[in-house]
Amino acid sequence: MRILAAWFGSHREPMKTSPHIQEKALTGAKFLRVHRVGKHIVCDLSGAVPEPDRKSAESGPNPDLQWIVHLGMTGRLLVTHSAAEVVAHTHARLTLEDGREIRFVDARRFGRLELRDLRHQQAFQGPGSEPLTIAPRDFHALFHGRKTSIKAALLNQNLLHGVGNIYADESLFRAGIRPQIRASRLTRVQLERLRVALQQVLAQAIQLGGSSVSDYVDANGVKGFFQLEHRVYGREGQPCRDCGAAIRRIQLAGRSTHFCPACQR
DNA sequence: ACAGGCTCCTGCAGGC
DNA sequence: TGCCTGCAGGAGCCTG
Repeated sequence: MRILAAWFGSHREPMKTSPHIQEKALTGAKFLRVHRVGKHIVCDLSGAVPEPDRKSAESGPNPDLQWIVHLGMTGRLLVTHSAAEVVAHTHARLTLEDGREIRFVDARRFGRLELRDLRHQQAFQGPGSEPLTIAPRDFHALFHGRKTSIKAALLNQNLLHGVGNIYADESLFRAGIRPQIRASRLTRVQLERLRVALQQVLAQAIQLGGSSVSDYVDANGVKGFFQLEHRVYGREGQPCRDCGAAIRRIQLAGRSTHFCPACQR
């Protein structure tokens, strides 16, 4: 699918690459593949101008561009008809050859748009490890000697990418671990429980379409349902579903943190 | 090197 | 009814 035109409305944030460069590079480029790296959506593209030294077409076109979208808190990547009403906070529009448009909408501007030219830059990998596939040994090694709280460590994208505030709280609850505990003090058994819990939480959240806490919707405008599975997040004062104790909320690592004082030790 | 705090931004909820 | 304040969060930046 080819991009006929690219329009970037905002000329400051939320751009990581200048809007002018993105408009120019994306116009005429062709989508090859869209995949996920942590919290980033990575679009592999072949550029508009063929490179003389590009490998022959035998093995299919190789991507030479990547458009990387981070949704932040409130960012949305929508697929619409090009005639559809342009809602407020639309920062980018890509017009496709079939008459549809890909639109990036982000009220709070916490999202980020970046373009990589793979002829000069490395493909986007993300800084941390992928929590869904990380091996036990590698997972344990991440927290070895780390003096910060396990909650803060889970949120550190340089260690694990893709773990946000909700999923950190939910996986710590399922593993029975208190968020304030120093990461380095966790035993191997606890860390393994945490790794398994984190993978279960993330897999279930992905399956249910994410957590629609306020106005989150996916590319088709569909809400997620993982919020119905929350055991601690957003449940301050309510009884724990396992033991009945009141869920507590504290500030940790600058984020609201929810836990059950009885189940998590 | 690492840890923690501040900042960005806007919609929404709650209080007066 | 309407205004004002505070809160939510990811990640980059700054400070200790």
